[in-house]
Amino acid sequence: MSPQRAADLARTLKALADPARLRLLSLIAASPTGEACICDLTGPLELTQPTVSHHCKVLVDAGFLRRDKRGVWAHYSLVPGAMQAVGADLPGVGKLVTA
Amino acid sequence: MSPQRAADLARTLKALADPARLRLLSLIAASPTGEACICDLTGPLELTQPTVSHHCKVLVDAGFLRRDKRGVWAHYSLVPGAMQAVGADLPGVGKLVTA
DNA sequence: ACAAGGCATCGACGTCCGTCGATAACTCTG
DNA sequence: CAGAGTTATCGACGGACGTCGATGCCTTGT
Repeated sequence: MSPQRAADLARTLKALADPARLRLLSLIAASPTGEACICDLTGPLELTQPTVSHHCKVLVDAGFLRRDKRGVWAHYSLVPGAMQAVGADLPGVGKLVTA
Repeated sequence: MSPQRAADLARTLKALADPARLRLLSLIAASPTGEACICDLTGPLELTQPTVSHHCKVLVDAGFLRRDKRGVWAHYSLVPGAMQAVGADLPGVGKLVTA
């Protein structure tokens, strides 16, 4: 595995390696509409609005969330297959796919 | 996803979310014998011996590496299926397996 | 035009993490 | 037993990260 690819994968994993962000993704996934806005998440996560907004930005930058601003509200939804892609890449580190 | 499970998964992912540790796993996996000792890794990683030892300890504690001390040398080998297990768990966050 | 409310950004603080040099512990060799 | 070599641990330093309060932006409704 090249240092470049290791750095990229590490940055992606670092975006997921936080309890608040994992719960955030889970909450959005569990939503009936498949999306949620910031004000829907501050309660369950027990975090302030700036903190939740920050976490959402991290996940958007990492390619796990999609932001759709409609009027005043910002609707966040999962990027389909993003997490599956990471999960599929992980075993490659331990196998002889060291290209 | 329960806060407890989120915290556990986050701790596991945090162990992987580092370029040096990903390369370390890859180097061990690419070894012909399937194992490597500290002195084999300091060169390719361009890190000092204490740092490599520290990273190995983190990966052992997280369940990704196995340590086998034979005489003076400490042989590290991958725990079979450990990374595959994490990869299989990741999509569960984005699906309605919110149990 | 003004007020209200949701969100993003900013600055700051405390904590955790990666890295290193120095040192100790342990094992084999002579 | 003394010496050399490998690894683990310790202490310290710099940087990154999660969190918050305060503030500004922007849209909606009156």
